[in-house]
Amino acid sequence: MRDESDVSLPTAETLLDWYDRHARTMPWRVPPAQRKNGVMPDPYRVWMSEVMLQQTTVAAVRDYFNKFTARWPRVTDLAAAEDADVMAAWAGLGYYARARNLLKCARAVANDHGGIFPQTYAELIKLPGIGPYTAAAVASIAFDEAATVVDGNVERVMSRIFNVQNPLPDSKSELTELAATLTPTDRPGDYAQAVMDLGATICTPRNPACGLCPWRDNCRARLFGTPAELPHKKPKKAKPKRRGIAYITRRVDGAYLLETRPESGLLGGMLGWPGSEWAETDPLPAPPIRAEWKTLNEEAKHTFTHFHLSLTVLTALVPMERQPERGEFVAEEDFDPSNLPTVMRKAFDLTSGKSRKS
DNA sequence: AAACCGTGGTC
DNA sequence: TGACCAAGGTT
Repeated sequence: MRDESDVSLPTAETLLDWYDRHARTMPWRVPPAQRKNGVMPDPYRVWMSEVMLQQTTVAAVRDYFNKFTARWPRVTDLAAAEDADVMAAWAGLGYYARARNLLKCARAVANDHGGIFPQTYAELIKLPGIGPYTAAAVASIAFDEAATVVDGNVERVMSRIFNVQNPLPDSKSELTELAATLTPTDRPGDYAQAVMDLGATICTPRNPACGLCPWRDNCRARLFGTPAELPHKKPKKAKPKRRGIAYITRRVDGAYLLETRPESGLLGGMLGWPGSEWAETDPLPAPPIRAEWKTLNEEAKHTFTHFHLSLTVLTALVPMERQPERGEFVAEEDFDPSNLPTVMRKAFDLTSGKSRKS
């Protein structure tokens, strides 16, 4: 071959043949053998899994998916759930706007669509929390629409197959167009899952297993470039360091003082310890109740998407009659640290340590 | 359009 | 150990 123009285009048939032999088993997935016998996946479960999988690994999602579908088997069950129960169940999975939009979407399907999921990309993308990726995933996997899914895997595979040098996110639209040229009308759902499986298991970010790739003879980066270096990405901003104070208050009957955070913004709608603002400057004390505070020796360290946080944890024991200025007491038997977002659980975990200073 | 929004695993 | 990474969406 002289140059990239001599390299033949990859075919969906080749990838689907690989997928038929190597598809991974997942709780929300109908295996290709069953799918070819006409077994269709439940759109509710496809949607649920795809929302959970946004920016999240399969390993992290599995238990949450099983928990949610066991507790809320149908979209109408989820639509009828209490907000606080859904947020508590989502705790630890991150990107909590997904949980808020999950509920909004379930209620929209229940109220505006008779409890039946819309079946086209054009209708799905109108729903809360469903963007271009999720609409294409649900439309193709659950309804056999020839929609093109473009996630991080697909971007990586396409950038290598076509040896795209333009960095992300500038190249996003170009990669989307390239991906669309390969999308088949036959078995589009299996094809979508196949490309993502390929990216997850063969065409990995580091050390891609090009020798095992069903598209190895169609990959311009493998034949003429350096696949492991693709896709190029524009540099990201450095994360600043912020600090804050969290107040963990115990009442003598064992209740904990917690507050539900505002609907929007960081950890929106989640339960947490009352505290100061989180800023790059020294935090101003903001005790939620009058008490004698003890400062824990160790700080809770946590990294969010766009900043590092160091949280000073103050604890106190208060009498029954003391009224808080913020938050509400949660009875000991109703308190479960696994219902807290991770940074709040980290702060709580420090209180079980023995050493503290006055 | 760029910023915001979590977490755990990996090297 | 710190930076990168993952089946993105919203504002």
